[in-house]
Amino acid sequence: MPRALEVWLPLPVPAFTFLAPHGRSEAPPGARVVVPWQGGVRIGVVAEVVEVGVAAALELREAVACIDASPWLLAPARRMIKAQAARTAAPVGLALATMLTVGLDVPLDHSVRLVDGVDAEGLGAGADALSGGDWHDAEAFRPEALSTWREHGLVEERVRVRPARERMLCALRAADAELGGRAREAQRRALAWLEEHGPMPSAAELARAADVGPGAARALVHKGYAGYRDVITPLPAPPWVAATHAAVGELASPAASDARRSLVHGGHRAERLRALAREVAAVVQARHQALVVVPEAASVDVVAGALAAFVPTLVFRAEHAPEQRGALWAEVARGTPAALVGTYPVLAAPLARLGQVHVWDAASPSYKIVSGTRSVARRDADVLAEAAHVPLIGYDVLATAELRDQRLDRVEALPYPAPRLVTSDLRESSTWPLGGELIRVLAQVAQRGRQAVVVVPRRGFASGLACRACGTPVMCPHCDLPLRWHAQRGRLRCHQCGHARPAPAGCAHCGGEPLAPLPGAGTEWVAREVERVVAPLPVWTVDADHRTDLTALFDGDPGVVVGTTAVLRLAPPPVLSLLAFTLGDALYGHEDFRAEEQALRTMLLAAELAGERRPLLLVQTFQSDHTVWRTLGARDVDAAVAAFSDATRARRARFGYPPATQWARVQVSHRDRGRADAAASAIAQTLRTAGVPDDALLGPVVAAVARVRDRYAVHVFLRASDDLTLAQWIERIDRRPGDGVQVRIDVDPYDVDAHLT
DNA sequence: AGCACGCCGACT
DNA sequence: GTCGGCGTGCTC
Repeated sequence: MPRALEVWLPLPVPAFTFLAPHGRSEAPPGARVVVPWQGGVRIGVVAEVVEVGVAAALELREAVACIDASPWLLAPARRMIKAQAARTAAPVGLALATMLTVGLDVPLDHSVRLVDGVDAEGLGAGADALSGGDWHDAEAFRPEALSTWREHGLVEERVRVRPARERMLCALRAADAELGGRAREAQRRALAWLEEHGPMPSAAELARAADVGPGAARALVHKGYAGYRDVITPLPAPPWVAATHAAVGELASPAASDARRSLVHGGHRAERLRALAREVAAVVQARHQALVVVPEAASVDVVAGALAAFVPTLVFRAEHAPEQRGALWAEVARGTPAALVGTYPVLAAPLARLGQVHVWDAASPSYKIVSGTRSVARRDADVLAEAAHVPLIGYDVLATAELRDQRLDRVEALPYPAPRLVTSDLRESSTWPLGGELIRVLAQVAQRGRQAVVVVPRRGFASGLACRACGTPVMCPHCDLPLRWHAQRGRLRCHQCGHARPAPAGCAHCGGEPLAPLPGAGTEWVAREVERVVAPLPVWTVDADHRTDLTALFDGDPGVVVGTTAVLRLAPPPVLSLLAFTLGDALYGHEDFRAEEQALRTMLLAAELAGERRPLLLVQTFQSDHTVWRTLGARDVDAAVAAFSDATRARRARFGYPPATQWARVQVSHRDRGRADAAASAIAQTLRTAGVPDDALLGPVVAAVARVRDRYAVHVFLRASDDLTLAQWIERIDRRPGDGVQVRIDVDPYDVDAHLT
């Protein structure tokens, strides 16, 4: 039986089959291969080697060449990607593109030569250069011609990753009699330096390094002793990190848990970091590698900085250049005992001696990947650990229903430091957006020269501008949303599609009446009000629109930070005495079955912003008896949180929400509202006919914001007892019904009402 | 995803 | 008339 390669390409396509490259019987699973694709070539990954029939083999095309001798994507990561594709009902190539972000778009050196005994004559125009049997740069030939020669088995091809090159000043010729004499001493010194230390980026830098005048270096170039050449850039050093001062404190003796799946929850962030460090230190001491996945880029520094105090620590960062990621991949593939910290793409790293997988802030909604397969990376980490037969340990401030549902073998519950919570009832307040109590405590902060953080539910000045007379808000022309008012820039902006315009002089609806800000206060508005209260203390703003220098804050200077929930990811300010929320209700106000649980989690994380201090936590709310505030304000917080958690779990099970069931959201959209509706109904009907029970199908229901970017969205929800059943149902959906209808599917949706892009 | 093709609306 | 937007189909 002929053997062939199943190849995954980083494209939304299924696996494709190719014969092994000419003259090779096969390529190792996990290795990168170059394959013919749409007239050109592309890099893919060998998923497996399969047997094919003789007849089938005749139909297949040959892979061009194999790049790696050893796997670029290890077996556990391949299992993870395959499982992700199955779970999200997506083509496997999309899962590959989502998870493997390193090494698939590298520049290649591609060469060809004639197969022994083939005559260049018969190859047609452009082939004369091929004669002689030497290797030639493939770029010299037309892709179509190359493709034909390949199909007829006339050429052999070789592909290597092209090393990065730079133009550098190199020594070209040894010093000779011409360079003699006292006057040329500086030139001789510069040349000797260059010969000893290697190429330099410029003559000026050579002069500085060799401690000669710039003229001497230039003279070397002029006379031909030195010149600019393309030099192969050495691979950058792997991204090792140094320990930060955000100390975790003393580490009790390192100890690795042997439970398959554990959860460490509650306590304070520093305690959870210590628990993580204990495990990681033990694993690295045993000469293994620990993989630590974190939900967002900001946590990489916090976690890696803490671990680096105990073990060699590598990081994966989104901003790293491709070469640096390559260096990281190479380092971990060597099996170097270390911790590797990063966001979800680290899950594909080829850790040769993986000993444990850690999921930091495991309940963070940021694990939901917003593009590609839209997988939840926490679940991918779980599959990876299982496939690699290593323990999985999750850490979070709150044991959410989903975290508790993962067949845990070990749970470590740390006691919460009791927050000093005060709720301030907005129904009894006459001022806005700062109520009387908040104004009072802010004034105290100013008086005592302390620090405060004020969290606001949106950025900008106000949620919109509306007519004073008729109340009509200025809407986005492309979305069913009011344009947000950014007073500092004097512009209205759509937070959904980015449309921006200056504020109109008057109301377009009732004819020129003046406009006023809507009451939904944003960071700009709140910052202005806070300034009035705390002047002359500085007020810093932190949100997506403001990149404020916070050095003074971290130096301990008095002042107030006003920001969106992004401030909760800051390091603890040193003398924080107040943490306030201008509208606590915003945390659970949106339509989402996870909203309440996430609101409580956000508040528990907020309490940790204080470091080891216990600042006042003041929440302005219209519902001071809401379960989130009652839980946080309870005398016994641990018991209250446990009770909240049990109730949440029971309620989710009773009403058929995750994790009791698996959900998928089918988003149908069209520029025309009626057609979006009709297409969604057709999908619901198809599913019913296919035998999906009525109670497993919800909708169609129009999205909360009906139109975004000129498209109307309608949702159909599916729920099943397990992933597999859900995926089988999804397979029945026609994803390309035509007529301008878009169908997008989100398995395990997190923001139930968001428009998918 | 990228690319080629084909269809209708707004312009030199 | 044809330019170019978007929608559709295909890739071993």
